[in-house]
Amino acid sequence: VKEERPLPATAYAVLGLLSFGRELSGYDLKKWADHSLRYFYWSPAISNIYGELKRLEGLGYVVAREVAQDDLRNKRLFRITDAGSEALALWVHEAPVDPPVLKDHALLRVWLGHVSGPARLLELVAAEEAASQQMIDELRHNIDVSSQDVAMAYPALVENWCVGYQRARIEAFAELRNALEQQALEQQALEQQALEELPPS
Amino acid sequence: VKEERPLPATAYAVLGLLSFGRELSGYDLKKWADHSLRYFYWSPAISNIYGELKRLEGLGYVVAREVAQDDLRNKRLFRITDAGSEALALWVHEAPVDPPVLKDHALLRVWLGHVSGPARLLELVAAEEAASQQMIDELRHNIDVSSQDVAMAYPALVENWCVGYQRARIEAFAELRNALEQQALEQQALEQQALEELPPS
DNA sequence: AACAGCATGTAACTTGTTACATGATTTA
DNA sequence: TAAATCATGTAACAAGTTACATGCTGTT
Repeated sequence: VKEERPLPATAYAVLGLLSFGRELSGYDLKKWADHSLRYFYWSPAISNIYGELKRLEGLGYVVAREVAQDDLRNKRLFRITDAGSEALALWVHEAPVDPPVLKDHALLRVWLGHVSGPARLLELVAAEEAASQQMIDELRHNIDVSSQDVAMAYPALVENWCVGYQRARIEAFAELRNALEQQALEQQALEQQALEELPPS
Repeated sequence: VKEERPLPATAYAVLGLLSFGRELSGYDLKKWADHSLRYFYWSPAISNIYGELKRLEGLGYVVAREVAQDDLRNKRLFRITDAGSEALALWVHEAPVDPPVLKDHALLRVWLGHVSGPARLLELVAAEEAASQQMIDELRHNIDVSSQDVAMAYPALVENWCVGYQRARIEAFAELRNALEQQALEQQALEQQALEELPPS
């Protein structure tokens, strides 16, 4: 049980999912991450979660209870230990907080607008606006669920944050769309002009 | 020159930096990524950039020109080729756009608020607001530079998007801060109550 | 009959990071 | 004189993904 270098944040994310006191399987954790962590952090691949659970078990931060299934394999339900809770609390209090990362693949294409021109970008931007709107709908549903449960007060606050964030994202894209439409019109005007200067054959 | 599976987005990000037509060294690319891509995408490690340049060179998407230095080593300035421009355009037009990822380490801690309580979270939130404000200042400076150059019209649009995004982030955090302050007061009230029920020794 | 959900885990692989080696010039 | 900036690249490592193996149950 040597604690050389700090665990990756993913380990604490998994431990954090278990810190709400429920006994959960790896599969459960992945599902939960998909509708919670995903919106503001990241949802690790299922194989990654199994890997982290193994590591956390080795450190004594979680324990598994074997549950028989009709399958050959058993189901394993994980629970956080006192040592795990302590390690998590220490991490939240002491570990340096990495700067937030936004990795927006659509914006990367907008940044490279000179390669494709405004038409393609308008497609992309519209798709992103729709995607954000869908996220808001999902989040609102999650908030309905979270506000039923007092233990989910902090997750509910974060879900609210996420709605505000997605709303702002849509607004920022709408503004960008205006600028692009402007540019598309100017480009059309230039093409029109070129056509007039070169009379029809 | 086999093109089995798609290149990682990082390769196109590097190629994209070169698509503005300038001849740049690996070092230059890193610096530029640090004050452009970083705000909406990601700035790869310098060693990663050298690696991608090597790959792009192997594919014929970029060529290097050796420039003598007073050092033992030469400086290598990279330029995009026609094949590279074509590959980049194809990527922007055809490649599926991955969903945006927000990885916010501060919010992960807020989500785990039950582990630390509102006091620690208020610290974190204040720090994030300050960090966002600083980003806005940096972005405004970048916009001043970008708007000097017609070739930077699209990057300027994205920088504007980023300002809007950071402003919204601050607002969302301010709202969260209010909710947390509310919660901190309630917690203090509970402690006060506990003190009164247990008279001083 | 095919697919999706439940369920676990390993292995091969890719991606990207940090650390290292090397050394000149400029700034504090 | 210590540090930051300029400058390139490799090697060791960590982190995380996809693909695979296995098999039950319920839905389309």
